Amino acid sequence: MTVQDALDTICRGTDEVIKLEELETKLKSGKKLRIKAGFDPTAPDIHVGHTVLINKMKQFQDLGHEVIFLIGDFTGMIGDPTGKSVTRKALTRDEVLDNAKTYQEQIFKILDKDKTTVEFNSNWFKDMSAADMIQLSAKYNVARMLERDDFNKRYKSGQSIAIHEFMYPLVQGYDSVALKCDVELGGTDQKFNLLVGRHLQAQVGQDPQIVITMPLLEGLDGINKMSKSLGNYIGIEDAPADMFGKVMSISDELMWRYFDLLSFKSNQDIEQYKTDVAQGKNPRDVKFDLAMELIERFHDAQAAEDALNSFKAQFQKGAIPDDIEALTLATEDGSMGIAHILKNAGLCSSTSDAIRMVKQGAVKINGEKVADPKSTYPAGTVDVFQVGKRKFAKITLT
RNA sequence: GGAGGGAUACCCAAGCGGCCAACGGGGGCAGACUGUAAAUCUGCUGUUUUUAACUUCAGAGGUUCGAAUCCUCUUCCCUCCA
Repeated sequence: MTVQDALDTICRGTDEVIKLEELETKLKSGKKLRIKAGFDPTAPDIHVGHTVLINKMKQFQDLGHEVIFLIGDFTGMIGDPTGKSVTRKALTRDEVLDNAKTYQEQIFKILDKDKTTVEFNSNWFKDMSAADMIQLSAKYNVARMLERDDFNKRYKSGQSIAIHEFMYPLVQGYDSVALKCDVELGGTDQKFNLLVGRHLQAQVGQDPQIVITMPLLEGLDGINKMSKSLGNYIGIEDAPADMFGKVMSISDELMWRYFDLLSFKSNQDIEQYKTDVAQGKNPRDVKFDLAMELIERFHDAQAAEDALNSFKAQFQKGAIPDDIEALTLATEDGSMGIAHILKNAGLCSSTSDAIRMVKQGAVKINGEKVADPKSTYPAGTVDVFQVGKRKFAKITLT
């Protein structure tokens, strides 16, 4: 692979590379580069949006460089200044280690465990003296610190900025010094902090790191950032069928974005897909491949195959899926109305909702549409109840 | 400390004594068309024993035959003055 190929791979999907020329020089040197990405030990439950960064690490790893997964257990105690969440619950040592462990289990679905270095920044900060810390803070000044966008806004609008918040970028920057990083990866929101690392490294005579920022991935709606609270995410622990469905539900436009940021297919392969679609290939089939790739990564090839087949059966042929939840409901007087069945089975949120669904023609029993919201079913009934295209339950009445 | 404005369903936002379970928009859900895409059209979007009843409009009281709408107090937010 040529240096140019490596550059193309590295730059794919990035928001910014500072500076590209320096990166090229480093790559040309043939040296094994040290790549760092830092993670907060607070949120071990990750979705594919979080993996954008990890994917970039993986690409570096595949190019033969050394990847350092840095757990910010010390920084976590400071809390990244956001202005809003002033107080963050301090984690105990055990919680941090616990979260770190979960984190690793998840990231090693992407990264090669044997080629990944895991570090904790408390390693070099726990023994630092107050004097050392003040020395560190002497290496940066307030005017530059206030250039950071959120500090700037808060300062101008008269909102409080605590002194310790200034320490966060310095501490994070010092990690790069301690690790002698060649490259640091982060989200676009981390740009300032990453640049502080460059500055500090230059101060101590190190070759400043290349800063690569990755965009935040859009969620399934294609508009908002992927986040758990908005419910527009693909969790890496999602069941294969869910992952498949979620990928299929994204728009064609968004699909290319997901390819750039989530797929490990080569740039050439992706170009080929685009050409094929331009020439009339159904984008749906390209989306199939994306869904399969993700399921293979987070589950396995067999699961991906199964998910594809059951998707085709369920949505293209209208078949009832095989692995639906089975449950038993007890009737009070030998029979139960449709609305209660749906509510009790959790297929609808309330009986009112259930009645509405029936009226709208969304309810089916064994594939047959139910028209009457008052219809009742006797004990002994064993049928597959369905609401909409996606919700199923095999219900036994007793 | 003083003056004023505001708090309505998931979000924005109308309503300012009865026609209000509450206009409109967004989002969401469902149906049609499809490729679980986009666009478009339609319906729904408090609960229940569902042609009707019940509980909602920051909270607590009050006025009234009747209150989201008027009055009092409380809590929270915003603007201006000190």
